[in-house]
Amino acid sequence: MTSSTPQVTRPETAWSGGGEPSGGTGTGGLRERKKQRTRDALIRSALELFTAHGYDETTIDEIAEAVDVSQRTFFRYFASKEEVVFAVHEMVEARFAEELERRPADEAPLEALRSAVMTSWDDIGGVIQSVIPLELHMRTYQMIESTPALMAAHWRRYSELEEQIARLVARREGVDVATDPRPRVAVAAFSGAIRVAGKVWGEGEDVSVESIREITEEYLSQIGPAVCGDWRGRTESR
Amino acid sequence: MTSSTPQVTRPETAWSGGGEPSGGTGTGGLRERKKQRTRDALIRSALELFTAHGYDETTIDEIAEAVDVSQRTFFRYFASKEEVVFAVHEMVEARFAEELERRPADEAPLEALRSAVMTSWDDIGGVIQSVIPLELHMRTYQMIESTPALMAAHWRRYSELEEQIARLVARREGVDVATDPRPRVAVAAFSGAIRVAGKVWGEGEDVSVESIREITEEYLSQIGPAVCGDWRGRTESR
DNA sequence: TGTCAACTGTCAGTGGCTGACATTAGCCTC
DNA sequence: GAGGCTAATGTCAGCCACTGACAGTTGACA
Repeated sequence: MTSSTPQVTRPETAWSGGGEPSGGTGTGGLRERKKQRTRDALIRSALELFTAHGYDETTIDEIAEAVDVSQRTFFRYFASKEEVVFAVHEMVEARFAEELERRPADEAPLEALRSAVMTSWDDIGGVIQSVIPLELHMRTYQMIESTPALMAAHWRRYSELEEQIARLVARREGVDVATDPRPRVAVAAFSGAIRVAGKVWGEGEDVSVESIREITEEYLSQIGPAVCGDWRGRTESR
Repeated sequence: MTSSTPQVTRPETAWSGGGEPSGGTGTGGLRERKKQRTRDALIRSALELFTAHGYDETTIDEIAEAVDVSQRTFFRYFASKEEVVFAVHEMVEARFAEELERRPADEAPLEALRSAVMTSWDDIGGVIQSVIPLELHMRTYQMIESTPALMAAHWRRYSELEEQIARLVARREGVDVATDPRPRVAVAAFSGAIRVAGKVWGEGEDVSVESIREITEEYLSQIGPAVCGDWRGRTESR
């Protein structure tokens, strides 16, 4: 039925982190490790193929063949072709949410969001590299920004994250998302700036982590001036 | 190749408005009128079926059969299953962009955006009803908000609109989008508020046009306070 | 070592979407 | 107003993402 349209329901395999399971019910048995290896291999091969030949031009069969599993197995690990693209992003976003919860309560909402993004960028490299080379992640990011079908998925994920973050912010500030528009509006403004920064970065030449950091920082710092400032009596723009 | 993923390239039939062609090369001949009728019938039947049985649960074959054309013909009018959903939205957004260009140059950017949205809502009813009943449009809106696959498409379209609007704003203010982040950031904050308002409306009970107007108005008015205001010394929230 | 359960492969089928080619039906000219 | 031109449509065959069902394989664990 749903065939082409992205799914919300995903396979019950809900491992979001990339680290070793170590904690939960399934300890690090052979089976568990094998599964993890298959999953990582699928991610790596998929992203390698996508970034090399393009997303639309790569079929699931090719990915499965590269890892030497059946097409059916691919779909047991990922609910859709899109999902494998964002597997690493999910780790990154989880880090960001954690970081946000750790911010001191007296910080202003937007400042807390800003700090959380910046801090999470600091140590995310290691987490990413446990699954794929950081450079492949950066190339993936750029591929997403230049593939309309993936941008759509990107936004859907963003908005789910937005909702989650809005609730976090509301709790921090002691207000209710149901009656007070400000948490959602603030988060919308914030994630809008992040999205735009990602887009501008994706269009530029410099593919480095430093570059996206800088651009993100600049765009975030412009939210206040852009919304509340007086544009003609310029605040200085760059 | 691209099969399931949404297409950017669309059929060369690029009639975005719903009115009679009257102006261009093809005058209102029988052929032209027939095409317009087929297109409108496809939109109407599709939205009727989607809102009644759900988007995923409705097949293109069913839509085509309802209008008594072949499946292939459907795809000659719309590049994808998604596109037919947003056919009416495209008219609405075109109205908004027009309205924005008509705002006086001395208005602050966010105020111009706000006024343009509100004004375009005023007279859009007639335009919509030339194609489908207004009530069907409202139900469609709600269906979009509750269908993840469509939300993704919704955002892709939003962001294309965002880019266009950001350029308009930049021109109004006499700045350059390439070097000054503020137009894009302001528009991102603005459309974030719009999106959130749409979402909140979609989750509520009141399906009326007045309801979405009110919610939109309230959320837009909160952008300033949410971003620049002091949340603890409350500004009053509702 | 044998049983159980998880993981995987195979197969058949659905639905979105496309290219190629044949057919129909407005339109325009003589 | 018959005939040619061409846009619009139908038919058909096929690709690819994705799914359910069933059978085979392989770790886990008594």
